[in-house]
Amino acid sequence: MIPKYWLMKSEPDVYSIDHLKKDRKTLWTGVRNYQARNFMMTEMQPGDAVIFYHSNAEPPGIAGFGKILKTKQVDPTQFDKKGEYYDPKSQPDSPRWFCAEVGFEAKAAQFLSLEELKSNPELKDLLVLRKGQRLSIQPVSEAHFKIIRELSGMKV
DNA sequence: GCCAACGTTGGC
DNA sequence: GCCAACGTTGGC
Repeated sequence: MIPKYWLMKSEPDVYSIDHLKKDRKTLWTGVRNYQARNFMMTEMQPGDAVIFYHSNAEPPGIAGFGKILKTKQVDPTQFDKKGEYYDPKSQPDSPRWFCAEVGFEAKAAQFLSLEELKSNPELKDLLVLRKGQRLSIQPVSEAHFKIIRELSGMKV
């Protein structure tokens, strides 16, 4: 199996790398975008590497690393009538939204800000740097992953 | 708080 | 199936 690499965005006010460190693992619930859902349903494999990105943060950037533990998990928040992720069109016998379970690996030895990512010419094609790129889960190439690991002060 | 970019919705 | 209106994302 070819290892794959993903960048997953989270707003640290909602769920940060420190939350994941404490929880050790989490269900990546609340994704309501079909492209991102499809990654978690069909593209991801257990063991894939995760780059944990803090969006809507001061500063935004890469805060840590994780691993995909499970894929194709039914997102329970779609059935929670009182929750903000409730989807009235989804039925328990044919759920619409699926998620992955993400395990904690490490906090970045050095936080890697969006500004630093942008300033590195080797990362110029990284999707998260593309203007208007709002997708909350993005595939990352092996080459980019290795560069990001090094810049974060991690063993590759 | 602003706003560009993009995804979704719904009238036709 | 088109596309205008609307809602959301997320950097700044």
